[in-house]
Amino acid sequence: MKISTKGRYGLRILLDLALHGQETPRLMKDIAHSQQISEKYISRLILPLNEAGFVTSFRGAKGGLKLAKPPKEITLLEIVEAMEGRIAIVDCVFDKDFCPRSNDCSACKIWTALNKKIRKQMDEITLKDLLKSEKKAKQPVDVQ
Amino acid sequence: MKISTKGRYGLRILLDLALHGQETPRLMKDIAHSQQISEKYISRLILPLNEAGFVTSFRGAKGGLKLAKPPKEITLLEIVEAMEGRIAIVDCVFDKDFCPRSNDCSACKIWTALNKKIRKQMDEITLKDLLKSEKKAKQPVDVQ
DNA sequence: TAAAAGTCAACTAAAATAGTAGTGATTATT
DNA sequence: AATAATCACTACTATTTTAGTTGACTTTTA
Repeated sequence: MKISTKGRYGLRILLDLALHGQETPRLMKDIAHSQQISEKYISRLILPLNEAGFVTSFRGAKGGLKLAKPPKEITLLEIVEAMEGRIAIVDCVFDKDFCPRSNDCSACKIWTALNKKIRKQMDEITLKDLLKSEKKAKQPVDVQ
Repeated sequence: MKISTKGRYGLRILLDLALHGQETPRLMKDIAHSQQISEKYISRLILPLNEAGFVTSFRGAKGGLKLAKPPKEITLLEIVEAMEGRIAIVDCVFDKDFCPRSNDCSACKIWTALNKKIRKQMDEITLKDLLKSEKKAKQPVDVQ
């Protein structure tokens, strides 16, 4: 029951963009430094974030990355699933052929119900929530 | 984000015991057959279930295994954690030394909150719930 | 005394995860 | 047109985790 580093990095990259990439595009290089991930690896992690429509990228000189949506429209579920694929705590949840019992298996029913709840809760947390807690930490006297 | 086979098998073994090991003790051999797991492997999986106090074992002739508690007192969380260790969707949730940022990291806060919710939901599901859905499937005209 | 579980380490195979390396494509600037 | 800046994509490798087997031995009890 672990979120992979891909999922975790995905979240941190988007958070980084939300904090620094609003006006001018943010360089992968800078994200890499600030998040302590190699530039190469970052460039691979960006791919799925791009496909999922979370970031817009600009090539060439003065290029870089920007968040493509407002943070409140990006949920934790979407981020993790973009990075790791659909969350299924056991395979029978979505692949009924995974196990011959799955049609009439009370265990599978329980796993399915639990999976649904977990995904729901992850869908209720957005990048905005992280941003809020981030701002609270950095600027305690913020007036908003 | 997967429950390992250990966790899944643990649940199935206890469910098997709840269904068949109430009067006379149930043989590991029989669990193994009915759950299609090798006898040897079963005997290793039983160990943590024993330690956690879910099963009572009787050695020698006419020995076997019985559930040590009423099903409603065994939760999904306890079972999975007995088999896989404490659930931590990312390591920083319980090990603050895992990452130097963890003290002041909004991501870690989010993961911690989510982890708490997941554990809570798993703690609200008991073996009894599985038993119910099992009985419903097998004896549709059950009067209880 | 045979039938059962307990112990416990060593080992192997397979799969998933994490990360590197190299090369290609695009674009602003000069 | 040249060039430097920048992201895009594919192939590969290393590491770790998971899953399961083997085996040798002990203990308990009807």
